Amino acid sequence: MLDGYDKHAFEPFAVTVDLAVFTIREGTLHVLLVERGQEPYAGRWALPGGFLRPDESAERAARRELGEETGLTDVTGLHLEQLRTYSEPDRDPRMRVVSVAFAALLPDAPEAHGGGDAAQARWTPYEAARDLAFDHDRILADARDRIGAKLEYTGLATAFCPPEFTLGELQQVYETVWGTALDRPNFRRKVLATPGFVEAVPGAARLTGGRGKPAALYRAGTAAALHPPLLRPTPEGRPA
Amino acid sequence: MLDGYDKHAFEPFAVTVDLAVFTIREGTLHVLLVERGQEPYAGRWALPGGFLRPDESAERAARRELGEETGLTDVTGLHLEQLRTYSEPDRDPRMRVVSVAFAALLPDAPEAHGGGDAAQARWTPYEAARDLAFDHDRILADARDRIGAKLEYTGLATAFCPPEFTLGELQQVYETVWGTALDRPNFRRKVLATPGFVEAVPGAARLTGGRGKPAALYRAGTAAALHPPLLRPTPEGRPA
DNA sequence: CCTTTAATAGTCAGTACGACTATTAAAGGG
DNA sequence: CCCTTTAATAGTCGTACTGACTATTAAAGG
Repeated sequence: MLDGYDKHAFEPFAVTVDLAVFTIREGTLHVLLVERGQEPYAGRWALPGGFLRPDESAERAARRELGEETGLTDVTGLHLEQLRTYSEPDRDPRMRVVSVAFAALLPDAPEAHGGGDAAQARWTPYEAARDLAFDHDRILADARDRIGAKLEYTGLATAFCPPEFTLGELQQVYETVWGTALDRPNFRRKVLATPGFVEAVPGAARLTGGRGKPAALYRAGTAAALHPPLLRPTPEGRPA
Repeated sequence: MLDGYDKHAFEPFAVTVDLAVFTIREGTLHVLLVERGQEPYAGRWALPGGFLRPDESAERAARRELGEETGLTDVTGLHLEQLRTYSEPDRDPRMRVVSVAFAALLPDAPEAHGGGDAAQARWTPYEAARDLAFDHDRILADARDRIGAKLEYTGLATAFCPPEFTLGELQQVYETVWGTALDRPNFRRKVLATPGFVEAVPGAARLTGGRGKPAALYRAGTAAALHPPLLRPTPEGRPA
């Protein structure tokens, strides 16, 4: 890998992290955006992020920046995963910047405020998050695609839920991210038939938020992958 | 993202690409390794890779390095995808290096030779590829996991096959990567029932390599995702 | 020409899934 | 207080899919 670093000149790069942080609010997918304080793209909205420091990994930098720019320091329950790295030479007008992008999911949505380099931070409905700075439109779209796909074959959906949740809340997550309605009894059957997806909270612990029959509570299971997966309804006239 | 680059000092990083290049030879998964010519880890085997140049993306750098270090210039049919970026501060003993790792698949296995910074290059059985330089053991393991998982829900397996292939060859890919035997009639049925996975070569084009009944030829289909997916047999006593 | 090898065809029972209907347990309004 | 509304949970039914097999076909090789 590093062979010949004394033979060929190697160029220094600025390395940043960018975060696509999702949560579900009022049944809608929301993304955390910050308003840029400086050029370029001053006044435009962008994904939170910032420069990597010499002593930290990209993962650590991502958590730090999230706290600094948005005040979200209580990131217990934060699911953070690398999306991919964006390295097109012209993606930043000033200089060569390589950015490691992350996708993150939060259960509830604590209010965010600006800080650090960000003029302000705000939860924005996904559909309204357009015309972002740099290539952030692309990063955001990639992140959303990835989340949607991972809901099918991992237990990732529980990362949108509080530690204890009802199957109705879990179904809401799927419906919101996929943008489709799901049959409730069938959803329930599949989730419970998938070992390691959720586990019932032992005590007759039931709790209601609102109207109907109180729902049983579940916790996230331990399974990394879902077998069988919870496939998205076939969009068009797919096979079946 | 880049807010405040004039407020906070930002550190320059060396950025490299590392490649886990897989092929199937004699029914075994092989990885392309290069022998390091210099310290650190001189004489040790490593994944091919090298420094990013100021005018190229990580993807371009990956293709270039593959050619330089291994002589694999005819990379038609090369499937290349980003794996993830490794950025632990101590992953290189000399300096701070952030590496964008790629997984690549090749149909046949043209012989590789050293070149550029690599003393030599060699196709190595995956099982024998241990004790690599830097954190390349980890990268290699991550790449293999990813490939195995993607075989389930994408048509990625065709990237290991020549442009036209038999279903037997395709099945070999699955069996090799997953390390499990599959029932031939059932495999056939599932592949053909999955729209967009493969398409029959129209002419009564059949061709034989060896003994038995000649097999029909297929080409890779256009589907990005497999619906339904081709799930791996459940390892232990999984549900079903 | 007969054996071996591999591809392809077909069968059958168990299971998963989508589309529904039915029941239960709470909240809320009159 | 009762009756309506709402949501959770239970159960049904027919189709599609899957895994485990058996059978047939078409070549190569001695």
